[in-house]
Amino acid sequence: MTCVRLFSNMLFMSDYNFTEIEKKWQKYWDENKTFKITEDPKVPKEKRCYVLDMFPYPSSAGLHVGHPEGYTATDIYSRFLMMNGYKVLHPMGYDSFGLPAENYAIKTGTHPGISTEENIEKFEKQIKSLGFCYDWDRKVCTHNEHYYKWTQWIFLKLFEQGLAYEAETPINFCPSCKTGLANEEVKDGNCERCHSKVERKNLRQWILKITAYADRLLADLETLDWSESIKIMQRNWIGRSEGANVTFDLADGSGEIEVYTTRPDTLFGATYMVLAPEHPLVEKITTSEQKQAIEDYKTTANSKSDLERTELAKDKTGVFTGAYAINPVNNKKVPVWISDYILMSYGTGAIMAVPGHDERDFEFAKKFDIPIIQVVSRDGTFHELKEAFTEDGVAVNSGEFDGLPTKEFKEKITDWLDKKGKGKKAVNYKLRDWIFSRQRYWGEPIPLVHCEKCGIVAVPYDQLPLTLPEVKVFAPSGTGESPLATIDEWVNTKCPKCGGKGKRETNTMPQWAGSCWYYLRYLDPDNGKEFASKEKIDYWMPVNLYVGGAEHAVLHLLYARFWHKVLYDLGLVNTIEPFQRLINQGMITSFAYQRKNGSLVPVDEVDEADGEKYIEKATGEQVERIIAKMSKSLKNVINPDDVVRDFGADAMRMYEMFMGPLEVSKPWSTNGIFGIKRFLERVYRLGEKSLSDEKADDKLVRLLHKTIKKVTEDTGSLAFNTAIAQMMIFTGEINSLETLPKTLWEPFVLLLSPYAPHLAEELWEKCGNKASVAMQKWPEFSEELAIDDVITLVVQINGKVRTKLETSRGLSKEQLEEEAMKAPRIQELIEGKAIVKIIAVPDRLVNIVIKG
RNA sequence: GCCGGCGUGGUGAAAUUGGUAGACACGCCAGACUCAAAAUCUGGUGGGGGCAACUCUGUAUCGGUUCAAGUCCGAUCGCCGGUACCA
Repeated sequence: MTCVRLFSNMLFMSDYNFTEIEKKWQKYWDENKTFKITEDPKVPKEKRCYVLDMFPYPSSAGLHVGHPEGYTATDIYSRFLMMNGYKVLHPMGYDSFGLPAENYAIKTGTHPGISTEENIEKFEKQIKSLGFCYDWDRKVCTHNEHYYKWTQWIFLKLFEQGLAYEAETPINFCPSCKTGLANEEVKDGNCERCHSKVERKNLRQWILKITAYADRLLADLETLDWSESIKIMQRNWIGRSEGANVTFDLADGSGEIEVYTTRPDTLFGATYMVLAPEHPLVEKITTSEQKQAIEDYKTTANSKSDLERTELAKDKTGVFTGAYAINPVNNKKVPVWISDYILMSYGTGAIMAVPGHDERDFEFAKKFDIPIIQVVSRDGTFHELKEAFTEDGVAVNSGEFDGLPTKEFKEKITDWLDKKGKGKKAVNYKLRDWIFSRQRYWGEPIPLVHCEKCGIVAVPYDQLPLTLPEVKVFAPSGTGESPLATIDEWVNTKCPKCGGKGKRETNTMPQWAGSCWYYLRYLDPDNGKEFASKEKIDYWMPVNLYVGGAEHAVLHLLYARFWHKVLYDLGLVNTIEPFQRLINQGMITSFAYQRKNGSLVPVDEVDEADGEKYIEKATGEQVERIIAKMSKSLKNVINPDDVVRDFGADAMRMYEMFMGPLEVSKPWSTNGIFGIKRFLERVYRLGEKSLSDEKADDKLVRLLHKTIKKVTEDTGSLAFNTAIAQMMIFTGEINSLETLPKTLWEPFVLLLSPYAPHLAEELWEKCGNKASVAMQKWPEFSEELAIDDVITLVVQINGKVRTKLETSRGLSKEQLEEEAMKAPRIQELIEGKAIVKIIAVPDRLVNIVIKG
């Protein structure tokens, strides 16, 4: 019985053995180096395209379903371009320096190099299992010394340009990662990577002067083809503001205080001043009576982390220094306070406080009973200020300037101050310089030597790469120094300049360093003389399309742009920006369940009842299905390996593209992939049918051309979901044919090939053609055949659809009206009514407006 | 709080940019094939009413512009992302 049953099952079962097909073609591409790309000067610039993915950090967790989303998108696009006659550079590599490997080393003693290599191998196997058309000969790994030699080289260029400086300043320190962090790496007061609470700590740091490029980083955003939201995020991060620096003399004549304000027009309303607690003037100006109070305040402020400072933001605190300053516009004496709501790192670290027109100052003034003076009014009259009025308006209470609108007043008063030598126009940025050192082992050593005589000396270029020494202990020293500091034979060196005693810099670079320029190394990965040759840079740059997650909106994209601009200024690259077009793929989320009280329930603890209700097994309580990020705790993580094993790489690729638009986040549903699997099986079965040289039915020819048009346009604009839908429509229509006309089938296989490359290769071969399908010419369509000659004309009465008519395309408005009026249904409905007007939209609809 | 983005069937989503709302797919229902099931194929499927032809209603909510609104404008609510004393 079982035998017979098995046999009959076999007969009807689909023969689509994706595992075998996919293995076969991956081997073929690999062995034939199908996607190896070389620079051919005969190919004109406009037919070259650089399509780049954000390279992954090779984590031990392996590939996440989010990775293949972007990779598939660029893969389809690259293959599409190749078939359209483009030279496409499409590389892949690994951002392989990073903390997780080092933390793993601390735990297990495994050298991070070893675990990293293992992870890379695993990643690569997973990436290759999806059949992407990368030119693997161009692979780069940032931890490879032939790569980081050039990271160090570029760092030295920055150093030479005066863009790297050493400073001992309070920095963000992650007690868990035991390292300093850049401002961008702190999220809500927590470490971006491990989420521990960030502390303030004084450490000697290398810092890159990214602020020197703030204006260009801002201005050049205009030249980029990026989504507006990412541009806005970068603009906000750079945070440019215009205002004035204004000088207030101290009342006792002992000096002056410079403040930055964006509202110089409110100077007449300044009733006090505030210095940041760390401001150097504080010590000088504090009177003896206030000394103790000021010292106490400084101590508490200093012990607070930035997070605590903001957490306690609801209640303003501060102490009077005892000193007074003179307001330059009216010579009034104003008290000088200190408060931690003023940050030393922004502007001049000091403000003039205008409580009438600034919320923070208002709050402070209320608490400490400082006078509030209105100097701006919406309509020029006085009101009692119940809260700060921060909008623009008309000046009042401002002496000779009364009546001036805010904007004009700003200019006038700035000029006035300038003439009196009391102020100057000024621009400020929220962007801070980039803290570039990490007290860690697994990163690029900073190639500098501290010499007793010569100071800081760069390691000569011919001695690069400065490689990482072997260590036995990976844990940071705990004193804030990197593990490298414990290796005397490495640290103690000769000064490259004077030959005297020198000590190597023991900080390493942050992970972002390697990713700041990797797109350039792909151009010329084996070059031992330069990071990339000028010819190759000219050949390919800029990156035409860059696809990756939005989580890098500020960090990576800002840093890489900064480095690129430095290289540009040195004449080493040919474009002011590295990434011309940027697309952020949406996150792939997953389903989870939520109890009425808002707590989340893992997916394996919930049953589905009647296909719509969800019941928590343990309690029988009904829960709601929600969309959540994939997480181990919710047990809703999808492993790409499982998907490839169960459905195949082609199905995985196509499903991820079919889920919805590339840019939006969307939930993974394993049910959804069945539809794609069925589609691919149907395509496979179609390929089993015999091919004929007969002419195809006219209707099907039209459908084919329509399909080519839709797939061509949608693939070109990265609208993969609708392109797939059109291919589904096509297969649905040809499914019932006994034999397939070659002229119908072959173009379809070509259309499918960027999406499901393995299956398409197989089908192409079955048609009797030679591989590779990826090297074929993209099918063309005829505009004329791509549109239906018969259209459905919608006839509306007062905007409501009343009937639909089949008419031929291209009728004039008059003809349309005539057709519409002839329709019996319409005749009936307009009987005895007055026609007000008729709107005819060619090839679409006729709307008859009637009355009565 | 501020700055972005988004709210369309039971579900993922389409909609030529102001012109047939729900393409395509999942799920569900029915039918064909089968002893039966699976697979496959065919048809149906926003909601309400009607035997039917039809009809009313429907794109978060309310209002507006228009012959015509998912699309434009105004207000409100909700979700997501960014940011947070930046003077």
